[in-house]
Amino acid sequence: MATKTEIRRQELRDKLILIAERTIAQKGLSALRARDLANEAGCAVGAIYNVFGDLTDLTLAVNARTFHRLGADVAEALADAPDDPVEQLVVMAQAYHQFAAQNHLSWRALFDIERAPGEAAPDWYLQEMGRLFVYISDPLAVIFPNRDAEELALLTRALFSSVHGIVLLGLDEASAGVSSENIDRMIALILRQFAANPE
Amino acid sequence: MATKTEIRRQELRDKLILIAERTIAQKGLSALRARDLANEAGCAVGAIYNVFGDLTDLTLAVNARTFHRLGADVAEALADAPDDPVEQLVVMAQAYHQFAAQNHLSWRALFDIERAPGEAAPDWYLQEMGRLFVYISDPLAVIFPNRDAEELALLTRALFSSVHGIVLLGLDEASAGVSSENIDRMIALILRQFAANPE
DNA sequence: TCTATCATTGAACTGCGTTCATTGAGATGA
DNA sequence: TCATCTCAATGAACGCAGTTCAATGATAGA
Repeated sequence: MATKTEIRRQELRDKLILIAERTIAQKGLSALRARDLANEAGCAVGAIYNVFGDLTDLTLAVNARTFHRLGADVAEALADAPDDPVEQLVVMAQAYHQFAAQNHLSWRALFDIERAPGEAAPDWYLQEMGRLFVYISDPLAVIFPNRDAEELALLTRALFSSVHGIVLLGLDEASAGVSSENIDRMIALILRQFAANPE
Repeated sequence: MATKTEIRRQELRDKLILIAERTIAQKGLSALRARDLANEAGCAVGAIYNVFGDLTDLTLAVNARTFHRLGADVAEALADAPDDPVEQLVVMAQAYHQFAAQNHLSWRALFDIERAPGEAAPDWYLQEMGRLFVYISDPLAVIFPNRDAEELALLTRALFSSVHGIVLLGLDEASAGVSSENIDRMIALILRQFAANPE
């Protein structure tokens, strides 16, 4: 039962996510304000807390969508990639870069979110992460056929982290950012040099 | 002139930096509070603003010290490193990791600080960064004698960013952190594999 | 239609960084 | 030494966040 109420709550939930998504994309996570949100959604500030525990919960909902779009972009790039496993890694990493560049503030919100100490990341986060890792470990297994599963898992994580670091510091304008072209060159340099002459 | 006052201001400045440094190291940047600071320093809240423009300025002063300690640690590790340039890279990267792990919250504060959009990083930041980059580019030039200066600069930045990414995600407990030993293994994997068989 | 229930509301609360009128200490000249 | 001026130090008050909760109003069942 309680259909009327439940429908309204669901609609408010969706509306808030869309507004928060737009706000974060355009002005960044730090511009997300409860009162502005309520204004735009045409509801009371308190209503937000009927639907989300707090603003962090709302941000997590936005981040889930962002992460999902990111995963889809990488998957699409992989689908169009050549057969060569090294090139697949390069294409995916550059797709990751492109997504981060074109959705900079939303992408930053994935990592800038305040997390209670000791609390684990939500399930969807680990799942999307795992999805990305599989994209990486598959070509890696072809490139390094002699490494065991544990080493491959470590390599996978290491490569993802490396590309993430290159994109993160490259897009950080404050510390003398790097041109988009040079970020792609760094990614290609690292991955090609890394995958050259496997044992 | 104004000796009495200037001395007091300098003493307060130093005292505030020490207190903020301890607070950040023990409880993180987000636990830095103006009123607590004033309490511990035995001064009024307003006094903080006679000495620092705002709390971000104070945090920058703490970060400058942290960054300097980081540079010193890496330099010390390099001094004790073997002659082999690849091993030098590994030793430095693991020193970077060790510093980040042992000074986790202080190290996070280096990057978590809120920066006004469009504002460049302060000079000391770029200088310390450049210092770290020289440590990396020197061994790289030995490993890759055929690359020109621009490529070496890109490689340097790429390697630093990669190691930074590995440490950053590895130390992030929320996303299923990695053991200290495995972080070192990832660093060694990436760097050794990267430097193997240069053209 | 009436009423008990529960969702919704927004003023109020808390806690933060920052400001500024007031206070008081220190420097200067007689 | 004392009077006076200058400017540093003070902390109550301000503005602005997120969040709460007593009062209100809508909903659903009889």
